[in-house]
Amino acid sequence: MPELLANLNPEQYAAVTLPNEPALILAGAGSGKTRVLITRIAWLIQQGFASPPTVLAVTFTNKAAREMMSRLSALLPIDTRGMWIGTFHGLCNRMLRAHHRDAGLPATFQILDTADQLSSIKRLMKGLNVDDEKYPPKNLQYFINNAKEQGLRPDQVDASDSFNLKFVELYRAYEQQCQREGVVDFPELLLRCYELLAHNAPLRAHYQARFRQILVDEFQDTNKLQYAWLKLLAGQSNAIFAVGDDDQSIYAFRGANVGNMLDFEREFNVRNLIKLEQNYRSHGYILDTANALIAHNSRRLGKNLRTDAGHGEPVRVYEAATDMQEAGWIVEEIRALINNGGLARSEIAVLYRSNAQSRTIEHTLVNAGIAYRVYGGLRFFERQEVKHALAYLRLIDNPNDDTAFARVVNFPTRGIGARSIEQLADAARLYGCSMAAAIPYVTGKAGTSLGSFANLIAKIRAETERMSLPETVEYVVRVSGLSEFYQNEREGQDRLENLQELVNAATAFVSEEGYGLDTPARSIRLNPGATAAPELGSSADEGDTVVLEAASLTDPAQNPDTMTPLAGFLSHASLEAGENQAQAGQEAVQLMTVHAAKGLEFTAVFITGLEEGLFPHENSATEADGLEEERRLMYVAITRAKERLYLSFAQSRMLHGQTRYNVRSRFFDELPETTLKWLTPKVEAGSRWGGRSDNAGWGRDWFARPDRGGPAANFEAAPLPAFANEQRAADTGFRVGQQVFHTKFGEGAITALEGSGADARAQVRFKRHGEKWLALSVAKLQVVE
DNA sequence: TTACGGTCACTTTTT
DNA sequence: GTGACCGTAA
Repeated sequence: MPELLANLNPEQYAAVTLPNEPALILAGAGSGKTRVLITRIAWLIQQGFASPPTVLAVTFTNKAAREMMSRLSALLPIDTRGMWIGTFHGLCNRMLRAHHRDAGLPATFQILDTADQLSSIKRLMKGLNVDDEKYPPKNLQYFINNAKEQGLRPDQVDASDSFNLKFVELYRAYEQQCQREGVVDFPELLLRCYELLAHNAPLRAHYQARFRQILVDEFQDTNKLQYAWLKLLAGQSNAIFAVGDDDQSIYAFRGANVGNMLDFEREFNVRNLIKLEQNYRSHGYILDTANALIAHNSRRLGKNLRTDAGHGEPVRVYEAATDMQEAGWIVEEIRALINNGGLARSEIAVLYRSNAQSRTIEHTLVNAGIAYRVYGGLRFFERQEVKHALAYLRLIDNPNDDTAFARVVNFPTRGIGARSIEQLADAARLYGCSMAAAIPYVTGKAGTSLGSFANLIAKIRAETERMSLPETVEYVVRVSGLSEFYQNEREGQDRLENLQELVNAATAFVSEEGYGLDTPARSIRLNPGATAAPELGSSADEGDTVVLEAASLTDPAQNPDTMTPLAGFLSHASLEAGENQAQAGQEAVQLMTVHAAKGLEFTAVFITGLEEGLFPHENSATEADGLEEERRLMYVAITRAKERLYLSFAQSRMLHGQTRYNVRSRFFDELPETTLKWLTPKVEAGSRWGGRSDNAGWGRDWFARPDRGGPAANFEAAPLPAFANEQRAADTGFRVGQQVFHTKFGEGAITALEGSGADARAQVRFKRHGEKWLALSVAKLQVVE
């Protein structure tokens, strides 16, 4: 272990070698958090304090889980397969598969992703004749997921008004529908697993006796339910080793509860709190900037990053007149970084608050001929052709899955229209069965075409009985008519390739999971040595005196094949949406939202669109902790940079088809002057239209659009030109943002001014004729009142 | 059944 | 500005 612990700093060393007690590691950005987590596991095992099967490590993303797995096996010569390392959802799925009967689920239960869940909800509401104007399906989805994440079943939800009562009623109906169909949504995976452990004392005792070491990554992102699940597993005697950073909590909007850190500290009486404050990523000025910014937040556990690296380059700040100009500047700087700085494209990232901002930058990069990659967007398993193929596969495994059924019953089209489907849905409701099972009850022409669909599925099911997973997928794609359909489709070539890629994915899955290449897709193979263990009766409730040998439980780790290859592959498809870009891995400039950048690092980082209303985002003003979360987001963005950091904003920006005039982000006022280098003159807040008052309701006056003709005062909202020469142009009586009229071009708004006297020019964006530069001494511009 | 056109919304997102 | 979704016309 000397070499294991070598090169750890004192805090890291202390964290890795902590006694077997609850511990909270406050790990700042770039402080070696993952390294500590992995080394901790390796050290525990090497010292004989733990064996692989007693280790449970939880992460939020599959990527993080994979990284942990691979770095661990590089560190440890021993077999890591006995460990449970995965996402909350992945681990819960694993447990539910093993104990599906105790959890009240069929062995072949399917997982609904967010889109599946929404269509399931829509189908439910349609069947119940619920007004989807009054009760938007999306809102119901949010309501249900939120309740589940609080650990609440319909009976437990507090509902006072009739509106919420309706939601509760629909929540109850949705649960029944899911149960009948044998499907679970994402939060259900967690809640079911939580309830399984909570209600089943012997099972709980079994897992508590097993997982003596529980390690949690990104603890600040856990929600209430996840924390409750962890507490159940920890019981009275197991240590939780939680690593997190309250300053990087940026997912409150999806239920993350930073409060879990304080609760954990209190409830587990944590005596081991270690702060990792040594940063190995960023140069001094960058870190100073980040520290100064985050110091403006009030509710913090308190932490200050330091570095041994020198100051490095100052943080460069640029004010542009328009978003186009901002993009132009970014591209020029990128060019310089590549050509003069010798940076690889992939070492450069352009970050923005919202996805809509990427378009202008992309456009400019294309024109400059610089390769780039945008993160986000459609992922592999979310593509419609892939989802269609998966739906056929799901129907083989579970004919009751109405979501899958409805998706492909008429795709490719086979004469089963909305009318027929409605008839079928009515029959299903009448007999309380799935749509597939209701087919015999539909008469007439509709019944005939539905019958042939039923025959198709039956045929696929029979023919694939002995086939391997890749063969099954290939067969389904062919016999379902999907491949033929896309062959004849004009733009179907890409989709066809994706279907082939799905077959490849199945092959890869089979080999990664260690199945034989010709293992039938629907066979359960028991491990040699593992007896077909009798499962725990579902009647074993808390308080039961049934004593079970631990070995008699179906433990997925002892018996990893409790999932058939097909069920495993379908889970995999739902739980891991896959990569999203064809250009993945290419040498390209990286474009992404700040959220997507969390956990990554780049030599040079551009943070763009630093304007009030955009970043911090206007919608965050209404949320309780909104501004603080925006500030944490900015903190995350800054700390992505290793050597070069650029901040930029634009006076005017095209957004949602309208030009809006923004003032620079308040975050600039929270950064130390000493670390910044303004490439454009910094215009003091006071010299603008009366400055900004932090008491003003932000999100209203500041986003007034002169071109929309708001109240007169809002005209003043247009910022004055930032450039010295433009200031002189302002003497001509024109200002950026002003509405003007031209005899030939009509109405427009001034977007920039430059020059003075006879050379003074104005850039005007005309409503009908686009943007033009006009010499003020020639053009007869009239100010519109 | 499909195709087109109008309407709407639009922060961040993993599982 | 743009994509998603829904309703109606062919």
